[in-house]
Amino acid sequence: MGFKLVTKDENTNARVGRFETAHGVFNTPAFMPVGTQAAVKALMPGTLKDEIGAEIILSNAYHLFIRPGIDIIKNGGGLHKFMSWDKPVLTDSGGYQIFSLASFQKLTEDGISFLSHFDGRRLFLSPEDAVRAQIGLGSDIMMVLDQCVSYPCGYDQAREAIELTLRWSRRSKKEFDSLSGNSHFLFGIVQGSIYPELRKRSAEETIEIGFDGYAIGGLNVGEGNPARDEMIALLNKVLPEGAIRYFMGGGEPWDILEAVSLGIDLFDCTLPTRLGRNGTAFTSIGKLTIRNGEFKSDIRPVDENCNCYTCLNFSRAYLRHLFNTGEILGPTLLSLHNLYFYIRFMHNIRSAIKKGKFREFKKEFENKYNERSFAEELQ
RNA sequence: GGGUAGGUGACGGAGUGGUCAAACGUACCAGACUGUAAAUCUGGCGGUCUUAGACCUACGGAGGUUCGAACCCUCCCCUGCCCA
Repeated sequence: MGFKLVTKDENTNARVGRFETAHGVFNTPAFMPVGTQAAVKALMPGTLKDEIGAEIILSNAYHLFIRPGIDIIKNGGGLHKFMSWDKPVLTDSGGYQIFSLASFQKLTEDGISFLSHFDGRRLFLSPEDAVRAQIGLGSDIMMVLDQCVSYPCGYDQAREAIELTLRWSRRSKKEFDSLSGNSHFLFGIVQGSIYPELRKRSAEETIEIGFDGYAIGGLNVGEGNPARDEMIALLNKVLPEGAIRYFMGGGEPWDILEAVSLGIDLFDCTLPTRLGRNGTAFTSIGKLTIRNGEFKSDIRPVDENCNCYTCLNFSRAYLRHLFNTGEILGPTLLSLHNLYFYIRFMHNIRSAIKKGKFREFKKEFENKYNERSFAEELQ
């Protein structure tokens, strides 16, 4: 049980690993789709022509806490049963929600007090509550409750945030150890905005507490790619080589490639589903906005090199029509396509690393994908 | 044939002497979205000029009144409804 390194790339810091949980193994580098999307089910291994699928998905304890409530899921047999997903699940604690719902919340040493965005109730979540909630859900991998600061953030504020996060992390770990058997995992989260010394200190003290994996939080909030990559590079030197490294919330395909080359193993991001819902598709040559008029009578699939259910069955013109008529099937089919794109992308990354060809794979992808206008490609 | 209501930009529909190139909605054309309060949000949408802005063409048609008309008057054309 837990993480094992399988291969390390010779030219970069990329690596292939496997993480074993009570609900099976997932291979890294991995992308975790968000589990509330029905389309995820269709991405289970074996349901697609080429036998690749999501091996782990992510859920959010904060949102499930508010609706439908932890007890409903717990009493109903746990999150896996609730979602009909028998493979690994990672749950986020809600640290990011504290950050993104900031106008409604009050942060104290004890925890976070906030108004439910759903019905306006005042609710309270402590680090211990967050752990108990995730244990109640039956999550395989749980995240500590952390404080994620926005960008830009002053040094002192960032320092206070890592200190609070560290205190909360110790409490989380203590609560976890007293409640959980050995079939669950708890990951710590490194904060520190874009300050190298804070990031380093946050990482070192988090490692000292001792977690089953380490996440990098608080990035992709507006700091820009160079600063982000600098933080990732720095942390991957500090974090133990044998532990899984999770880059929270990112990102675009090329960002994932960069992060993998710096040594990241695990990703999650709302982009494939959110963009899918809003009409943008990832393809092998770039992003495509399906609502645009150029696809009005385009009978080709979204991506001619894709084997997903959407691309095997439907045309751009039909998907555009679904979006333009407000039919929910459009967002569903496009989300499914985008998730498939990410899952296949990660699969290809793992293959490339194993073959010792990751650097070439990365270069080829960037040449093909970056700055490529879709309209040009049509000519 | 008589009466009546009306003809506004792609469509629906405000406006009823100057602040109107014309509200609002839809459609259309783009853009955004990164640990999901997001099937969402933003911008554009008569024409020409590179923008501020300027000019041109516009509210069924033709005349007229007025410093000024989508808005008032006259005639004509068209449409809905009612009565014969």
